[in-house]
Amino acid sequence: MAQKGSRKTVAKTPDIRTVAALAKVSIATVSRTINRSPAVSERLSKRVWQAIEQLNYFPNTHARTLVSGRSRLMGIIVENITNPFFPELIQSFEETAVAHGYEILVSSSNSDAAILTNCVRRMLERKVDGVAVMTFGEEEPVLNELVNHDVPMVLAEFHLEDPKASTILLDYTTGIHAAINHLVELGHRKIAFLAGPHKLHSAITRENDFRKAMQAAGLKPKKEWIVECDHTPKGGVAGFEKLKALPVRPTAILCSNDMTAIGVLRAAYMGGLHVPQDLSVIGLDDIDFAEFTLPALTTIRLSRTDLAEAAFEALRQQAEEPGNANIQREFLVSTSLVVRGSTGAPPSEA
Amino acid sequence: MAQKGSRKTVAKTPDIRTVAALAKVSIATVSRTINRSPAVSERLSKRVWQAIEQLNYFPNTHARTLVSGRSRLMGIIVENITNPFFPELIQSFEETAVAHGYEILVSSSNSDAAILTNCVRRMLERKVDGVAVMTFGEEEPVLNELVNHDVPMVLAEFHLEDPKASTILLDYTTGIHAAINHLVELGHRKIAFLAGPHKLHSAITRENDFRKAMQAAGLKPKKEWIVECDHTPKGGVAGFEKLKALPVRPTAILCSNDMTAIGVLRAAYMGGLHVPQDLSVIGLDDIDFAEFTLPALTTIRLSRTDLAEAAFEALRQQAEEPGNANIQREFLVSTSLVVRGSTGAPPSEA
DNA sequence: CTGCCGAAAGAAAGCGATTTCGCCGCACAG
DNA sequence: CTGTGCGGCGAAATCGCTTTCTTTCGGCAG
Repeated sequence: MAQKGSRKTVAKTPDIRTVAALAKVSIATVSRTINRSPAVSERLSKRVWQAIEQLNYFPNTHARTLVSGRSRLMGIIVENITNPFFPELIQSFEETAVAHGYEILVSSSNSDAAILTNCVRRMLERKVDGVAVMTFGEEEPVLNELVNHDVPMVLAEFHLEDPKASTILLDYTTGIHAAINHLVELGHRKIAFLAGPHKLHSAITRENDFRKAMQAAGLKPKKEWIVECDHTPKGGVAGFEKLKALPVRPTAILCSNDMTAIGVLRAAYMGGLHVPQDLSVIGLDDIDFAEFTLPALTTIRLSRTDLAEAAFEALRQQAEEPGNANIQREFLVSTSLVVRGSTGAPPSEA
Repeated sequence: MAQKGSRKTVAKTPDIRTVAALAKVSIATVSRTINRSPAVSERLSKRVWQAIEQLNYFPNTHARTLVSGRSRLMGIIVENITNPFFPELIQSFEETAVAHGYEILVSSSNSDAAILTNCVRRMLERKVDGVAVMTFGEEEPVLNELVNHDVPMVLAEFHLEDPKASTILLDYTTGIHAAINHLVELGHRKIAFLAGPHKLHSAITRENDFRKAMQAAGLKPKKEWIVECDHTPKGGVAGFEKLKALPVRPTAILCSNDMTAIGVLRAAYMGGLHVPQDLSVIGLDDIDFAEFTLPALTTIRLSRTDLAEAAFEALRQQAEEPGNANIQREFLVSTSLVVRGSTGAPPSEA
């Protein structure tokens, strides 16, 4: 109201037009310069870059996306962002994305189908170039919308029959076999498994691999030594209590993830059991924290970096080389055992 | 190549035009309907919504942003995403944002100015409506670019002289006083403080509050009992070692954050000290993990939810009510003591 | 000297929405 | 019966880019 002229004097962010005017070329040339098209002569290109620097100009991503159809945004949906495994995964995914000139959109589904549906919808609205679905869960029906919109996807441990979907297989076998062998070598025979919730693919796969590894070691776990938990410390506590109530107790517990193992560590401590003297505990994931539990956790490492890079690469290929029929559609991420302080020889038979 | 006609038969995502055609109205009416403008009659509105449902249409955010100038994107920059405090903060921030129809862009600066500059630039390119700077660090110079582009900002514990910047003050005083009183009541006199890196505002504030609280309790901490660490478990270990080497050792340690406290717990365990019998430890943040350390950590709670909600609200006000002069520019988030198992009476003088 | 070709640069047509402006028709007053 | 006002709707401009289509111009063969 007061100052009529003020609007004109505001230094609004520079336009592609502003650059063109300053460099005395057309906006087409500016666009070509920015996109490093070879069709622009060195002479003009230099002038344009100079103008860009001078104005501190950067292109408007939304305008770009609108016309080109590509947003340079990648979505990543994780199961539960408060499990440290996932922030570490996101961190790596972001670094890789940024290195390739992409931005990421993060969502946490909390294993809730309604929330997941909402995430998917929002990602579609933002026109992501691809989505990494790192939920390990029973999400297929919801993902149909992504399939319908032809959005590249990459799933962990799940194969989707769609030309735009890639799969990352996690080779738990190696790590779990190593873990069981480690325990057997220490003298353990009575080994329990705290499984993850059966609605997660990862939980099922891990449990099956446990069974196979036991069999390979010539051991047959009692049915009641395999108990389903929920991948949280609380779940670990609950699982431990169940095992403790059994007439014959295991001397070692392999957990479906580190959070569960942390719960077991806590429950054992409360119950007066010493780890590893009275009980050996092994986790899975090797989150950063595993090094700082008491005692430090022996665990099966699953590299977040490898997983994130594989996921991003799968999406990038699908997004940038849509014509290419030789795209890599399957990726493998391996696991390995990290021995720390939570495993030791079983207590002598008393 | 094979099927020429295939392109035409592909069901591309519906347009606002598609909707308009189906509902037999103009695209202007469709737009008004979507934006709930009162200028459209009930009769038409109903027809339009029906068409929208039928086509499963949703508007293109980029086109919207381009013309309206508002992206409904909020940026959040955190210090270090692998410190569990931050994922929990991001989680709350996202929930609040989504509830208000916004999306979030996450970046982790890792306390590196170059990375931070890059984050800021990327957020600018994506035309965020605001940025929550939750780095607690010495970032002022870099933020100038945001100021220059008139982007609303909210900073934690730092006051920026800019009409678009809001501040969230953290009232550590209450929590830290309670912690010191708690220790004093248990009988402690020799209380140490493991400070955070001095480049962080939060670390300085916390340290000052510690000094004040000690003074208020009639205690004077020795200079060598205040040692600077780096807010990680490793830092906690290092800090503990320094205190242990002292001729007169403290009987209680207050840590600048929970990660540090976790390091202390580990170092004490390795050094054969029992917590809380031989040493009391208090953290700050109350990350989810604090409940599962051995022993469970007594700590000063700083609510991530409160912080996130305040941050979002600050940004929302700035973004949505630019004319309003009565915008709330300062927010206060409080702290409180949570007593668990890591504090107890000091060992009797030996 | 004329004509043709190709490279380099500009003009202009969208991308999919929002929003201003103006038109139409109806109700109401004169 | 005609003039006025206003609510509801559509036409068209616009946001900042990419990309196709044209135009221009220099060089070289005929």
